[in-house]
Amino acid sequence: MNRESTMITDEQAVEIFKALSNQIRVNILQMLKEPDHHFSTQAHVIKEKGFDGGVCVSDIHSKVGLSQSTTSQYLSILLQSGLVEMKRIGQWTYYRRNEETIKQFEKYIGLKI
Amino acid sequence: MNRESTMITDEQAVEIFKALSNQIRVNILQMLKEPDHHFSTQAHVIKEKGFDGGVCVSDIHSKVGLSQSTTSQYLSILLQSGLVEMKRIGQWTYYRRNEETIKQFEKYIGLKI
DNA sequence: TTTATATATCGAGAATTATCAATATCCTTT
DNA sequence: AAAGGATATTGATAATTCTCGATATATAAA
Repeated sequence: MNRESTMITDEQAVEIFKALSNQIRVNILQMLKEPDHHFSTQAHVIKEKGFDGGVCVSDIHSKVGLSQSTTSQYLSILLQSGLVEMKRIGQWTYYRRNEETIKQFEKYIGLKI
Repeated sequence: MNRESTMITDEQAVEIFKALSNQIRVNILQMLKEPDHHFSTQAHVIKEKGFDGGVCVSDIHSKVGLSQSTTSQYLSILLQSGLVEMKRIGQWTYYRRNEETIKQFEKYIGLKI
């Protein structure tokens, strides 16, 4: 079947721009590109749980140099923008990039900006 | 000769994201994509003056629904980010898109985000 | 050189964002 | 049920952004 990937709206794009208008949030997104390189291997969710590439908040926290609460809030902002997705597994919350949104965002830039 | 177009830095990218984290500034950039369509034809700088596609501040002002000073400041923000360039001709200041920066920005998104 | 037009800058208040410590909530383990 | 660890939320203050009117500056016209 042909997946109809809907073009992002201007409003959503602005929300993404806001999310990325902060160096640390950009860093987080960039680190999530190569979780194995930036975080301790055992920390990411194991493949079996079906959230490959996900990194838990405390791991991200220990890399960014911000308080736990700010780290959590920044991840919420990235989540709201659609750039990342999250899954709670037990007591941990794992975040990973939402490559579909990122692809649509790229497309938006090329067509609308 | 092979033009060596330098990759945008993370810092510059964040400045661009900030510039675009406002719907009206995005609108301005979008309108400058088709000046003839959005602004009165005679208003843009004439081709002979070598700044094709440029639109003067007052024309932009009359489209965006913000005060003259805010319009001017928003254009400065876009200018600082590199997304537009400007040229003063007589008493008018013309702004137009800087397609080279925009192209590099697109490339940055694809490679670094 | 006075006047008019176009744009930029200044000063200020409102709104939003950044950031933290403290606390609450949710799971897991005891 | 109590305790502990992980994450989210709350409350607060500082910093930044938004936005305007007023004013300054630059250029053109009279």
